[in-house]
Amino acid sequence: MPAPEPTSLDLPQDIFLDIFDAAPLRDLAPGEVVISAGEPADQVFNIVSGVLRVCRTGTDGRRQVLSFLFPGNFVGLTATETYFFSVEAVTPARIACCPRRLLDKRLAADPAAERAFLNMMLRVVEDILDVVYSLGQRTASERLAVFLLYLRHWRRLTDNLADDRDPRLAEIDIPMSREDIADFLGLKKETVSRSFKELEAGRMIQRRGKHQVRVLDLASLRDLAGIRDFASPRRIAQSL
Amino acid sequence: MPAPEPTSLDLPQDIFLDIFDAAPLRDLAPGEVVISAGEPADQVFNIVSGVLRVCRTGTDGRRQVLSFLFPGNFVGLTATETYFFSVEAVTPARIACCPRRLLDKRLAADPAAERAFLNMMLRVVEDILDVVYSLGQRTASERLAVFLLYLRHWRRLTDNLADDRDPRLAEIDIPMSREDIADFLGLKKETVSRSFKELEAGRMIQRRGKHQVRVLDLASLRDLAGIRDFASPRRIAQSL
DNA sequence: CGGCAATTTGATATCCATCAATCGGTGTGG
DNA sequence: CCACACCGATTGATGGATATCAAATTGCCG
Repeated sequence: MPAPEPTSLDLPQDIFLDIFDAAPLRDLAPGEVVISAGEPADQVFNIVSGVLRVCRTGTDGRRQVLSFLFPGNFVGLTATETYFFSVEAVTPARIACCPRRLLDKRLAADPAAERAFLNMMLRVVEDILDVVYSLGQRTASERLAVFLLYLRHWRRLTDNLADDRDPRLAEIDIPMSREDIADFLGLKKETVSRSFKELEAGRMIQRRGKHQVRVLDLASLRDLAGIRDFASPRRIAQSL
Repeated sequence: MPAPEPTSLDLPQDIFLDIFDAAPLRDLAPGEVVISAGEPADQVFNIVSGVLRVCRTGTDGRRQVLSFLFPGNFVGLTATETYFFSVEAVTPARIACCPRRLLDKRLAADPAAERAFLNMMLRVVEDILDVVYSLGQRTASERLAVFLLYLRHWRRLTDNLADDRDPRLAEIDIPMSREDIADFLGLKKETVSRSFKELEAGRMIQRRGKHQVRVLDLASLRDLAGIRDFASPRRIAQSL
């Protein structure tokens, strides 16, 4: 069977992001807070570099990481007057900040931009529904497999690696802590550790320090993750 | 695609729904399939009456109910060319069917309609993120408490009961099977049964047959559900 | 009234959480 | 340069919540 052509990784044109072209930048240290839940939702952000996390923390302290944010990602628009989530830097990061009403004006003035924004929202919904399926139906190590492929996917996008078999993609960087991963996957940090061990025992990955793994058997990893059951591969073919 | 909020109680109308004014109706028997995953996504739907479920089923048979759909809800738009979920009737139901390009034209022609649609998408995202928090952080009986309040909320909207303390709201109808509930909450049907028993033992509810419960202690139920940690109450104050 | 399917209930198994050391890297100061 | 301390990660032992397997029971529909 012939190898697939390296697919070009053109991101969908999120043209509304041009509101950030002249926006002020802000540099963040790890752990620094960008958005606190409950604040007035009057700003929107675009990630320039680094990794952030979006969290919801219950009154009893339970925390769910709703999403990690990577370069190019947009965050901040809500249907309500206030944010209902927090956003914090995981790594040193740089973000562009823009008043919400500038986005409103941009979308109101340009149907194409509004259409692009709507399209992004549809993609966001599909991605979250993948997360819902994982949390509801998958086991601990299946969730971790999905997560590793998700990191690999973002590495591929940010480094713009067209070829899925690019050797650089064998190394997956894991910028966040085990606890961040646990709170994203609905697990505890000890379970995340044990799941890493399990994937290593199954010779799918090899741990290289705390913040990197080498993928030994991508096919098995994809199989365990059940990547065929995902919505995203329809959009981002071969990318997971 | 999951439940938007039709807004009988307060919020601005989802004006784009007028595309369904002249749309053909379709009556559904319980279990009847409206959308099959993988089909071309060329139609959109509006629920007129009854309850439907949105599912994703893995290749190994695991099923996640992504959302239930109630009267006024919209479903069918995707970022991809094909649906990545299935939609089936839970109860006898009636839906309005509209070609997707009609929605596209409506949104393209009227910025106000597009704005309304975008707003619905934002509400959808917030609702799904509530589900993510539940699946990731809550216990079985907490999830069930959330679910019962969610059904109560929909009863309130569809029957247009302005007063949160309306005595009719003491009875919650449960149109779907225990298995549907289980697949929505990321549990098994036996666990759902046991969680019902637990809420009953805690004198929060009283089971009245398989498809109805009486709420005995709304405050405790809300407390168990941790309703303060939700995004939705900000939009639909006091409604949960 | 009878039969079937859904639900409930019961007994046991599994997976993940919890609690408790230990390990290992990183940075600091002697 | 090395000893030490610290913090996140790993590993180990145990417990608890939910899944699984297996009856009873309910209630619904003919």
